[in-house]
Amino acid sequence: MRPFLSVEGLVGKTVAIAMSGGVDSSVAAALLLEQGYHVIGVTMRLWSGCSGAASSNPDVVAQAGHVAAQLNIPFHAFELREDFRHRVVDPFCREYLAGRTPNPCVVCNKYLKFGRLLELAGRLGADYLATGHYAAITRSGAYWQVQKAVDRNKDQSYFLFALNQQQLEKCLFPLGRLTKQAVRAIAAKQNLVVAEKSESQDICFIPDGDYAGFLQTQCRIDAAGGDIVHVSGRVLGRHPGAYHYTVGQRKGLGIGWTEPLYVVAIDAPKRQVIVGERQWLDRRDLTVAGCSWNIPTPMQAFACNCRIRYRHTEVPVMVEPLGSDRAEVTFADPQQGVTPGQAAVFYQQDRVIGGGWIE
RNA sequence: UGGGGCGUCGCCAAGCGGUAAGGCACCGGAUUUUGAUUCCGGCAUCCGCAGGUUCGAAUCCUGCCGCCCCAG
Repeated sequence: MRPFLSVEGLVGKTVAIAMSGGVDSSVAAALLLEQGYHVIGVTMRLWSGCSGAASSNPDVVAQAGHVAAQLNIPFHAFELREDFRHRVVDPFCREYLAGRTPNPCVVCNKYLKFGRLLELAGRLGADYLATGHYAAITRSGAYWQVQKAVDRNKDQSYFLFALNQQQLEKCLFPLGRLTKQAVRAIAAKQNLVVAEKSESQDICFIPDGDYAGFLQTQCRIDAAGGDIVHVSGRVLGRHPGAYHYTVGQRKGLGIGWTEPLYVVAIDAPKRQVIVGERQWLDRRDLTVAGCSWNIPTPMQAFACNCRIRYRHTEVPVMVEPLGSDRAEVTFADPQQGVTPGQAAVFYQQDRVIGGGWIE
């Protein structure tokens, strides 16, 4: 186990804390100080809020710097807009164009936060990079693994599945053993300026939640509409662009039917959104690609639990490796809302052992 | 222009003389570091139109309008 509260092990250790100006990362910073680490505040400038909507959002860098000043720790902001655009935003747009539903947070964690930022923090002399994620890190044999947070309601282990051993060995998650309530209490007790901030929002680079508008203006996505087609083949309506939809979605179809209709599939080339009654969402299995493992790379089928989206309660599955990079996942019971582009994350007890991207 | 059926919220649909169910859609809110889902709340003073019968009609009668089907 990594030293957590034993001061002896911490002497001289430097931790960079990724600060967002929010409650969680601010409290994490305060806790690290309390635990005796030498703490450096760092943050990333990822997206210029130049478009109208985003500019109304408080400046993350300024907020983070404000908190760092209050805690009296050094603070560094890194210019990472280029990397963010190429590693996160562009792929995000490409996924939507392909009729898939991306999860930019996972990608950002792997390449920006625990990629570029971790690297830059190391240059500042940091031994670890800490974040305000609700997750824990643990050692299992020769492997570092992400562990679910004690506050199961806030658990963010799902977003961290893609981190490799080199990244995990540098991680600290000071909030993993705390509840959100406790974190807020600490923020209040320390009089942190962010104590009363509300919970976070949508995709960080689309603060107003209008991701369709974002795709149109920032990614110049082709806004051509198409048919909404029932699984029976009957055309039920028109849509303004398939990228407005995601598999499993119910709201926004605008179709009066005898039952609720859900998006069952998206056929990007044909510009069709396929809809059907709820039972059409049931899937017995799925295939994941781009797998990463925090266990010895599996060579044969094994049982574990799986989450197919954030906040999904994991369900029992059989995982059958298809080479080292892909795998076939079979559910014990059919699941609804298997969405291409989302991550399937594998758990063993409360630990993340790997995951991949749903094809 | 012979016969039969039907017209209730944007869609589907209960009601059959006692003063407009429900589902879908939509809107609002809760939940949420992805997109969703889910949950809670709202949503026809009015039943194709016009008359009539009745204490009282969406429900009965008459006429008109509009659909659909079967016939030649």
